[in-house]
Amino acid sequence: MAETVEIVVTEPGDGFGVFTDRAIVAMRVNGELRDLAHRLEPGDRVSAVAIDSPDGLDILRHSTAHVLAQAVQSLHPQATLGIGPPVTDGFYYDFGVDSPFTVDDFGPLQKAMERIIRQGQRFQRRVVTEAEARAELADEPYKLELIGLKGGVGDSSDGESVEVGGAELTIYDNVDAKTGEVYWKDLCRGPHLPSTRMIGNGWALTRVAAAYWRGSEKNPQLQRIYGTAWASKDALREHQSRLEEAAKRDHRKLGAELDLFSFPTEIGSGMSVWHPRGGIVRLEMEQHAMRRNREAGYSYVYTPHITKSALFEQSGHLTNYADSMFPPMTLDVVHDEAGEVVSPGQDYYLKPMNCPFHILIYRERPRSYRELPLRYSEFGAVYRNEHSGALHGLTRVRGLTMDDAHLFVRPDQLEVEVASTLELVLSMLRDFGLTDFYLELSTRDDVKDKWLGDDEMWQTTTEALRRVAVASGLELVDDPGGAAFYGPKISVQARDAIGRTWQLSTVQIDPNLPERFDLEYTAPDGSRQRPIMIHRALLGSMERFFAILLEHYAGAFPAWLAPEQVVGIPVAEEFADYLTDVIDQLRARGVRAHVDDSDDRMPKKIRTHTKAKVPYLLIAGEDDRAQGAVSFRFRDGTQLNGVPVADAIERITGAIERRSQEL
RNA sequence: GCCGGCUUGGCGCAACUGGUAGCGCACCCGACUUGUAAUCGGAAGGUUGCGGGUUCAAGUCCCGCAGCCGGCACCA
Repeated sequence: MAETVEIVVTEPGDGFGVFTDRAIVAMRVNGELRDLAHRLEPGDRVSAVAIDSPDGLDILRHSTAHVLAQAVQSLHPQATLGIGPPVTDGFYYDFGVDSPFTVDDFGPLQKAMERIIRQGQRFQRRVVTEAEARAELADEPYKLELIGLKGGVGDSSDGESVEVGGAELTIYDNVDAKTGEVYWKDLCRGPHLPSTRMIGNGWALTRVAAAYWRGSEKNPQLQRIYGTAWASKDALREHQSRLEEAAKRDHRKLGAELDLFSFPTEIGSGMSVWHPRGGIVRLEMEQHAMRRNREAGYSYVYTPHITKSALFEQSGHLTNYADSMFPPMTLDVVHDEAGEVVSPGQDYYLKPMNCPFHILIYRERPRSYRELPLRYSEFGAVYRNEHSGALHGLTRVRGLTMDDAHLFVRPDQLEVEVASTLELVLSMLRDFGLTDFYLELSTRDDVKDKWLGDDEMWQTTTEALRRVAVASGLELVDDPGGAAFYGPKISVQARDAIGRTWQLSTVQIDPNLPERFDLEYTAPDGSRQRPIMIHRALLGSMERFFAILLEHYAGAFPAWLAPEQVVGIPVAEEFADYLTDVIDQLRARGVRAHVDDSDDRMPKKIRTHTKAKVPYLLIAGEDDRAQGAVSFRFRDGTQLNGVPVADAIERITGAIERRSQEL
């Protein structure tokens, strides 16, 4: 938009003088976002911020949050203010209130907001001293706390900075455009729209929730109201239909509709069972991953689901993650006749990670430098006692199967090995139909005490990862402070069919576990050296990856993954035998196919199997039989009629082999 | 784990301010079956998530628990 055009100011004035277009709601002055009312001096370089630009939408959403807060305090005078920043697609505002809001409060609140918006109140910026701010906001304990924090908070991605992030403390007054009467005020950095009227009607309140004050569970919970706001009613509608589209793809809904998996309450929260139709998809996925891994030089290993506590003590998991491990079961306790404990027995834990087991395989005998790199892979079932509120369909569960691998490498092999691992990962994700990626490099930050290992290790491994990431040619996003405590990692983020991003594979450097387990190999000079480990979760967990694919495809898997690949539908009973012969030929080629010989009539059968998202319906009637052909009907309703049987079989098996959606 | 909401046959839903559960689809049975998203008829199926309580009477009101949903916190 026009935002990029920079104008040099020649006369004193303000943004209203420079920008007359009503769609311009703010401006950048010498790089800083400002209200249009900001005083401009000759020499200032200014550019326009349109309401539908990313900056403009943030401002619109932030201003809408203010209107919400004003409405809340008009209806609930005792409510105190937390923070109210813009977020992706909308905004929220946190309130301290005695009783939580419910959606029933939305009606009155939205009415009050509409009144404020129609009234056309001006947002008026005012610089205040800390003492003035404290006096004016004496009844706002959370705001006072933020004033106290000012200076300590510099991170602009932090919601708090919306209130006090600027160089000076500012209060925005909402004033009557004609009389100047002040209706409401809020501690805020701004900028804001010139007038509440510009919020228009492209907004809605969406949900209520509790949120810990300043993001810590040690703090009280405030009541958060979420809303969405757009530059126009049409943009709002588009946003709402995107949400509806996402809801239709929800893997929990599709999982039940397509009979793929379920979560019987008898088993417990976060534990999935896989029905035959889901099981076959998962089996295809696992077999493909296994084949690719073996071609890339991975070995497959198998390890148990439980272990004595000592293993996780040595690995450090019990000290770091005991809270999210299932509690131990104590075995082999021995009592004497008097009931006294003679032997305390052993604690066994369900495993939350596979790495220590793979390490034990490595350590089973002395290793030569010639053996490295060693690549151990396993579909390892692990159990994590996730908080009940964290559980979510297949994407956050308590029992999961990791497509896990651990590589033991010499330091001189590290970079090459990371590069080939990344290559394998991306290639395999493409096999599954994901094609739009970017990388994230998680590194250590300056926080002391959090990180293990010396600076040199961090520097060399981080640099190696960065070189590999850059060489991939993919977009690279830095994630400072996101590393595990023992080493940096690269993660692959994938965008799905409707533009959502998911963190998938991770490649993580770990010098720590080899240290803890005293792993060694014998170098060419006969000395004992320590290998480095690379943790590589290819698809993450099979459960989560399955869920992501299910949503990506909206249930319409490509033929190689589809639970049922072909269903034969005779036009009438008479043609069932002819079709059965065709379907039998497909089955002989390994295609999952059957003839629907039920009593339903043909259109009903088409409806049934189209809803089940079967990729290929083969239809045969008199015309087809007469010419030794079949007719295709695809999921989108298109047809391909009169295809000779041999052709049809080749095209179907070919599409399956190519892992293609296209025939 | 925290806050709020929800929970009615397999699935999707209905039952006014409390008056003793109804519909569609699916399942089962019967008939029907000629070209691309629902043939017709019939039968069966629920002590309304679980446990307490209030009431002459509870799917509806109250309490506890469980599960799910939306957030927050957490996510090796």
